[in-house]
Amino acid sequence: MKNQLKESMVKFTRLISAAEEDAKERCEVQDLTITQLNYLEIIGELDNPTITELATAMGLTKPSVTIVVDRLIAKGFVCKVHSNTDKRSSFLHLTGLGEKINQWHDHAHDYMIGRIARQLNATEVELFTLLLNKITHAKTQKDQ
Amino acid sequence: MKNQLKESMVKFTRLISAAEEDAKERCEVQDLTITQLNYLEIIGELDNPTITELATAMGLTKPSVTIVVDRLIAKGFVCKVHSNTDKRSSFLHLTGLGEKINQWHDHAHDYMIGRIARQLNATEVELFTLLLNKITHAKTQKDQ
DNA sequence: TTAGTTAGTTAGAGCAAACTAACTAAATTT
DNA sequence: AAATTTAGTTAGTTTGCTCTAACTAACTAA
Repeated sequence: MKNQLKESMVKFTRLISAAEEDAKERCEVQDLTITQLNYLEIIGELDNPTITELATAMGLTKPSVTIVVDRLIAKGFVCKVHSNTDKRSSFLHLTGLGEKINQWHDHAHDYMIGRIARQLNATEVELFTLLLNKITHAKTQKDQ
Repeated sequence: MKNQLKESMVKFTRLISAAEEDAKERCEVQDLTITQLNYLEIIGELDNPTITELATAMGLTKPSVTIVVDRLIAKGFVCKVHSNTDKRSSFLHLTGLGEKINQWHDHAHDYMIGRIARQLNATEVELFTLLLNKITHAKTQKDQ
């Protein structure tokens, strides 16, 4: 029944949200704002971007990004590595601490996987994986 | 395989996040901050709370909540209904516009359900629903 | 070599959201 | 009736994130 699917989906997404909240708390994320957490995530994804690249990726101006990055550096989550080829620019690296904080996302996933493993038996897990795979491997609506 | 499950889970949660982002954009949420969106959601959940109830639920002070709610009223997303029994207090109601904005969450769910329906056949949908149900119906880890 | 561009910072402003302190007005308790 | 509590607002401050404008230093091209 479609309503049943919807209901379970809603619960499932809430579980994920809750797991993410929980993971954030456990990662000693206390003295980071949502914005700063977001910066860390994107720096991680972009793999050592420059200020300009980060600003472009986030759709913000360079001065704005400079200020937030300076705060992240002051707090020890990020460091700058000077470019050899261009003395004006540096690459932003996550520090060990920054990497660690950035793993809160993984923790949330681990929690969900743990839950699935606890609630389903081996055959069901395999089946669920297969179905998830089918759902997620498809092209997005936009692509079609 | 466990890694396969993790991989699909990560993709699935990203799909949900993307769907939520998308839904927010489609709901003309432009002139609302994340905070304000959050206030609307909680006002909806609490079902016409007073300022005091809202502040308690959010763990914020009453003056802070007053200010944000005033902005939401100014923008036409919320209105106050005076209490008959206590002339000091009012109940916060979502306006039609507020309700509409608040549905962005549902839109995200609908998108996911649409995707599932497109990628799976009827039998698979039923199976997926069943498994989701099993996963989500369990008590949380904390309760155990 | 000079002119123009690019990377990044600094200065100064604005806005949203949080706080404390102090208040008004209504309700409740003694 | 007086004192206390409660609901909510107002005033003023702080912090974080964003912007534009103006700048320096370094690179590039004419």
